[in-house]
Amino acid sequence: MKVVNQNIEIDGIDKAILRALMSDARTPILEIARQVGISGAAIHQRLRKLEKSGIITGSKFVINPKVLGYTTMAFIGIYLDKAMSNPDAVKQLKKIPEVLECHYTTGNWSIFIKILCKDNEHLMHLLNKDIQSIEGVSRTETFISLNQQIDRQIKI
Amino acid sequence: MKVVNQNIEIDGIDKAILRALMSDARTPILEIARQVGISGAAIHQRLRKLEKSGIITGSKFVINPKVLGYTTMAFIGIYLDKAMSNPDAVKQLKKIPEVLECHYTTGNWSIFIKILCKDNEHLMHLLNKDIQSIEGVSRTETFISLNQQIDRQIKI
DNA sequence: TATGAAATTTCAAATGC
DNA sequence: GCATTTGAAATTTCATA
Repeated sequence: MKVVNQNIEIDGIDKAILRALMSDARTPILEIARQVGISGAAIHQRLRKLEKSGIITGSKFVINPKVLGYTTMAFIGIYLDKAMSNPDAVKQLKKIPEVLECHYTTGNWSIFIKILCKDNEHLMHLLNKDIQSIEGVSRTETFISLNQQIDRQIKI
Repeated sequence: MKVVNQNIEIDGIDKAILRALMSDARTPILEIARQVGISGAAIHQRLRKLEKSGIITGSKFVINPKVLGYTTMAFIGIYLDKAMSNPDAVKQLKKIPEVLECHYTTGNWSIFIKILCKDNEHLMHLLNKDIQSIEGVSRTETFISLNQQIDRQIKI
C-alpha cells in the first residue's frame, strides 16, 4: 500500500490515533477506542485511511544500541571532489551499516552523515578505512555526540 | 519494566525476532515463529527476556512528515556563551517541537540540533525567534538537508 | 463515517518435557 | 529453553444506520 495523498484532512480523532501509535506501536486499537470514545471498528477504518494516505510509513521496534556496545555516535561532514557523482558515494555509504543517516546538504559539505559505532577505535576504523576509501571523498570533518538530549518525531 | 543488563547474550533467534520487529513492530509473533521454526510461546518468552534486558526501548509508528507539510529538515550548530549553563539551553530547546534531536558535541559547537520545519520561512522564524532568543545562545550555523538518502537503525 | 456483532487470529500463562 | 494446550483478548470484516 503506497498511495501518497498530500491533500489529506486529519481531524482530532486521527491525531489521537497517531499520537497513541507513535508513542507505542503496539497500543491495542480498542484501548485507543476507549480513549477517544468511538468504536474499535471506526478506529480500524480510520487507520486504514491513514495508511492509504501515506502519512503512516511503517512501524518500528526501537532498540537501545548501548546494550549492544554501540556507545559512540558521531556526525561527519564529507567533502566530495567536484567531478564525483554524489549518488555513487551514497551507494557506497549505504553498504556501511554504521551509517544511520545520510543527507545531501547546503553549505560546505556535499554529504552529511550520522554514524553509530562501538568506541573511538571503531570510529577511526570507519573513517580511515570505510569512508575515506570511497572514491571522490576528499576530506571529512567529524564531531562526536557526547550526549543526546532529545530524540523524537514531529508533534502531531 | 526498566531493567538494563549489559551482559546479555543475543543468539540468532533473538536477532531474527528483533530484525522482524524493527522493520515492522506489528509483525505477529506467530509469523516470526513460523519463520524461525519455534513456537509462538517460545518467541513470546524471548521477547519478554529481551524487554527485560533493556535492549528494546519501545515501539513507534513512523509517520511521513511531508504529508503534514514538513518538507524542510535542517541541522543547526549552536554556540553558547561560556557562562551559560548548557542544561538550561537544552530545557528551552525541548519546548520547541520542531527540534527532533539535540546533542552535546565535541568541536566548535556546544550543541547540535536537528529540526524539521514546513518551509524556509518557518525555518527563519525558528532561528530568529525561538532559538536565537534562548539565553546564552551567541551564534548559530545552519545547513539544510536537501535530500535524505539513508534513515535506519543499527544492524542487529 | 459510525456501530455492533461475528469470524478469525493472536496473545500469554500454565504445565510438562 | 522449548512445545502444547487453552481461555482471554485483539483484530478484521460485514451488514447496517
